[in-house]
Amino acid sequence: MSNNQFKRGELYSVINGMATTAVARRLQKNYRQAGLEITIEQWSVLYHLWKEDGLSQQELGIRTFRDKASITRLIDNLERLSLVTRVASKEDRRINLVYLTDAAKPLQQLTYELANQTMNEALHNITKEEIEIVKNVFQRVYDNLMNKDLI
Amino acid sequence: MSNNQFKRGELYSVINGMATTAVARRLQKNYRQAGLEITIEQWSVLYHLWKEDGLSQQELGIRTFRDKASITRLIDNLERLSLVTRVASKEDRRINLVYLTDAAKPLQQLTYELANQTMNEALHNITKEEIEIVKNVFQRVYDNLMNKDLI
DNA sequence: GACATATAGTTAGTTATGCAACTAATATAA
DNA sequence: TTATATTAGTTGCATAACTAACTATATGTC
Repeated sequence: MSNNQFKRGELYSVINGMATTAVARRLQKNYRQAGLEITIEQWSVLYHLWKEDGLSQQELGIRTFRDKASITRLIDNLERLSLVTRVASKEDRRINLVYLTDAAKPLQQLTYELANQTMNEALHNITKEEIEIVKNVFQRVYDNLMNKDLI
Repeated sequence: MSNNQFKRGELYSVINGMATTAVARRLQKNYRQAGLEITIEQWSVLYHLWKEDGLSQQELGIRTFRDKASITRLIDNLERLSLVTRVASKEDRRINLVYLTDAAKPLQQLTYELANQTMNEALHNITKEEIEIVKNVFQRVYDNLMNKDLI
């Protein structure tokens, strides 16, 4: 039993540090080298807005796995960079809808290419089957922990 | 091709946000509920010192996948909590060796139990084979990106 | 309509991250 | 041995994370 547990502990340190950090750093580095002055956290917000513009901050938090305070500041910074604007919802004035500006639109193609290039570097020699298993395991890890919160 | 690339992009967001964050949050929450006033980042340093006491800051950075500035501040905070002390190496006075204090030692058992409990929650219904695949994929992702730096 | 409750977002405070520029000590080379 | 390069660690600056307390709006109940 303790043997099994120790392996799980090791997995934790792997999840938390190694690959995640390495991919994030590489992507950030590739952005910088291309002259893109955005962080990967900012990019992760833009990524979801390119898929669907005009999301609420709440919804952006859900999709990017961040709490609302983090989203507030990410949007603050993106607004300061003139990449998004907040628009109060007419139906519910508590809600801010976040829209891309014209300045943000040209970034989409370049960031996609750099993200794909980074993932190609990261996933070199890793099979589609392995990727599917990792995605599936992560989804189940997430569900395991989130369901617990509802009990 | 674009189809394949899109899936890889999705994997990135999974790696960067979902499972990692969920596990880290859960572990932090479990520590807090047990009255442990340390962060998981601080724990990750203690974890390696429990395995081998008296590591240099450099070595701690390598083992925890952090740069030296981050280690400097983590050790600052751990020193302020009286959990570790810096001792200048006698062979090479540039080097700080980091040692656990007596106050840190009782934490080991409790943090191990909480980490194991957290991993058991997170990895519920996930098989050993799947865990091995995830670890293996992460090691190869890390190697893919790190080898590139040496070229 | 009035009061309690829930929801969306902001702010304050603390910790952590990365990069770049810096100091101090050691190693290398002329 | 002196000049140069490398290494270990620190500090300043900007961004980002989480929690908890807060404001403002909306909803539900009596």
